[in-house]
Amino acid sequence: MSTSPRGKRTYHHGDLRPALLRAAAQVLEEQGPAGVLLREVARRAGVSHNAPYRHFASREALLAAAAAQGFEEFSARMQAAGPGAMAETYIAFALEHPQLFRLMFGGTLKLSSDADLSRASRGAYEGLVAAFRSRGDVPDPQTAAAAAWSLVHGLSELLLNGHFVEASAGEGAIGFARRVLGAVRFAAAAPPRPTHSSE
Amino acid sequence: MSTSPRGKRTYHHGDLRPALLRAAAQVLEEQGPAGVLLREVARRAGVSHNAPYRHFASREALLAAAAAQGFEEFSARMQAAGPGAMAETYIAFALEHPQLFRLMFGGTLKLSSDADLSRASRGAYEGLVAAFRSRGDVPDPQTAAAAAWSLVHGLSELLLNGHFVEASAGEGAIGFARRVLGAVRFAAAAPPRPTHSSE
DNA sequence: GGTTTGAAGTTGACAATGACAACATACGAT
DNA sequence: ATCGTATGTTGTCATTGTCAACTTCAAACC
Repeated sequence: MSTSPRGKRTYHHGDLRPALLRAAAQVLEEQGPAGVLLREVARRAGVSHNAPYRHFASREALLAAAAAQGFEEFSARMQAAGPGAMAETYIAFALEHPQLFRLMFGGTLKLSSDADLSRASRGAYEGLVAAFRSRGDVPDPQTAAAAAWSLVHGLSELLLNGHFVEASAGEGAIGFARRVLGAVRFAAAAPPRPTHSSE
Repeated sequence: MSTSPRGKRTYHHGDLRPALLRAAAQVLEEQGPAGVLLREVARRAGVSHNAPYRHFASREALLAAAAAQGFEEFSARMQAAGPGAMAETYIAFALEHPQLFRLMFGGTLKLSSDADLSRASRGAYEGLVAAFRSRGDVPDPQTAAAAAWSLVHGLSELLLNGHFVEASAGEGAIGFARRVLGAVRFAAAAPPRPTHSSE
């Protein structure tokens, strides 16, 4: 298991931190956040049960690092998608990595605890806000961004947890998501003013 | 601790199941779902560490029961609120019982596993759909309901997890929520087809 | 009224886990 | 070549979920 640069077994793994993160990501998707046991991750990385403590202060720190890594991949994909495809990219990410998504947004980790995690999370959000602001056709970009983020996030989570299994019966999750997203328009901030609306 | 009908200590608790659920709810809000330990719950109920097994098959079954109870209270409050105040009631519930809310919608429990939980969850959803349908001014009630549910749910969770701490700086969570909700309109379902569409 | 029976609680045990301490190894600077 | 220190290892401990065997007690039955 401990595949270093060469196949030779060395006392020191040589590349353990990334290996642990890979193993953790694997266990995470298989078993969910609660199944990510420090010892199991160490087992898969081919090291002793205490080796992870050289790279992570605790089980929670390992989970936080995995979540931070998830946020980075998430941010990258969102940025690459561009403003028009962000919603579907968001939902696709959630459906592809359901457990990682739960870990990232489940609220189990406090964002304030881990600096990397906090930064990664904020980066993802600001990327979305910037995209909405650059569109220019929305009166209150910040509010609209918050609404869009909420809508897409809620839709992702409810889909993930099976709350729309029958509602999305014939068309599949993505098709259902498109339909739901299409039913929403963003307007100006003030409630009683029905001005123009954009996609 | 074991306060039965009278204060007298009996070998049999006499009212243990509800007592365990109360204790579990208490620990849940204090420590989060991961902190709900079978032994700790038993401790608070004043019984031995194995007494809970007479009423719940496992730790997960206890959590499922707590979640189901949460869904019932949630449904009741939503129903009592009426169509106009459902969104704020939803968010208020999430803010009042953040950990219970996470347990209910966190996806840790599989809804298919526990019958009561599944039924309670579905009940809450159908109540919302019915409310939207009875309004009558929405072309596609089911899609609109799904969108509204997603929006409000996502907003709740993102608020809970602190992703809007700075965006909602001056006005507080509820005020911010009102502003975000006010920025959204519901329209017909199909984007490319301006005619009416059926579910 | 006395007996019995079974649900509700208890004590005891076991493997697994997260975390700490002490020890071993090997890479890189000197 | 030596030596220090980051990196892994073995050993240990309290805690947890769960299983098994034992107790208590209240209600059903004769």
